[in-house]
Amino acid sequence: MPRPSEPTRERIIKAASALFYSEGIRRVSVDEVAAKAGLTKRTLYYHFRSKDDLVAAYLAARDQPNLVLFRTWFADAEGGVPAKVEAIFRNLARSARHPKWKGCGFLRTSAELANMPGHPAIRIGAAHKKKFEDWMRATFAAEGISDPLQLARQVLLLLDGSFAVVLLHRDASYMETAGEAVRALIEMALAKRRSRKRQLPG
Amino acid sequence: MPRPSEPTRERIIKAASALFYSEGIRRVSVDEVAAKAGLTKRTLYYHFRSKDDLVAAYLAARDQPNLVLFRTWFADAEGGVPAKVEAIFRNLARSARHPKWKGCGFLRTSAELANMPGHPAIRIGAAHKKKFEDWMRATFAAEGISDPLQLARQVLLLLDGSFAVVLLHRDASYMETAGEAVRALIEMALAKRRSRKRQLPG
DNA sequence: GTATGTATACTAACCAGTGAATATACACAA
DNA sequence: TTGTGTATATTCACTGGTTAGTATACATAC
Repeated sequence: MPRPSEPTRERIIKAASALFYSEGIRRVSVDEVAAKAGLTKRTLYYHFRSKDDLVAAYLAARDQPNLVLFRTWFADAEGGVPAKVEAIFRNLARSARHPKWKGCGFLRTSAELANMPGHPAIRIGAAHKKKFEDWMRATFAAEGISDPLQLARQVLLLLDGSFAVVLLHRDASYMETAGEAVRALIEMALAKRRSRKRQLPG
Repeated sequence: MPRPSEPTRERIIKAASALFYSEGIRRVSVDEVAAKAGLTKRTLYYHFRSKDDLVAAYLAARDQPNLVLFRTWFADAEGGVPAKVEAIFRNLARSARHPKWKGCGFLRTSAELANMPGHPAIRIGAAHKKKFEDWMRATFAAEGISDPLQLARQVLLLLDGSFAVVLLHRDASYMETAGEAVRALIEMALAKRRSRKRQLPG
């Protein structure tokens, strides 16, 4: 029954997402994913070459939605860039207080597959984080900050640090603490920019 | 042969450490650990109740040595507290450039066992990070910084963020970037302290 | 009547944990 | 000095369950 082929594949990815994120990659069997998707393992293997393929698809499906969420939180926040970036961390803290929250799927996968550096899933995770970094870099560059890449990387470091620490301690307040560090660093960079501008003629 | 019992147990933990850190918890079987330790699985189960027990012992054995290493890097660095804390990150970057480096064993275990929040290994990891945080807090308190706990947590966030990001991108320079953020945050806190002091009489 | 898609049933390997037996060291009695 | 019991330490062989991936056949749509 050649149903457009999209629904089935999407259904598998959705089931895989829920299980892989909640339980971890190695703990979830392909049979479990198939069962959750309401079909047999053999059908799953018709749509995906291997489990590694499925893992990569799971992360690829999370790439854009995650970034869109961050952009929305940023756009909807009031205030300047420091407050808007800090708002990302406050919203993240709210998410992290949900009982089903289990950290960042990209980072957890990279930790689980640390012994396979070239794994497709790790490359997808790395690309995802680079997109976030580049968005921040462009945002800071537009503000005239002198080293926007360095500042963007520091935001990323505090973001991923939040994921790791909150997952370990199950204490979402660390995310607000990270948000305050981020705001301080951005405000410092903005102040440097202003003082430099003041020294220019005119 | 009741050899003091210490060497065998230590040998098992050493073998487990090497394998769990390098390959991950779930990927390594108890048989592999026993083989690496030069004994049978049944002997291993004489010294440890379960694999979970062994995992906990693996992390417990890493607790003090890791902290001692950080303290040594801090103590051996020249300059004030900002430079000394930054030195931890520079030394960490050097370690991370070693090909066998695979991130932070505590964080990777917490990521792998994220679906078992009460697991002994996770509690050991959380306690380890708390010890680091408390050391930093005490250090900052001795410098008269007004909110030493907040600053200590921000250092921890940048430390663990470094582990996560460098593991994903395999680019140790992020650790130096984190070190610069840490130095800036500490210097800012010290400056606030000084300016407050200056306002005091005398 | 051929592409696409799905299911049943299977393989071959792996894995955490156990039952039963054995070997060694050492304390203590003869 | 020699015999013996006991706690410690180790091995072999096994179980019951799980897992990624496949061979083969069948169904549906166009």
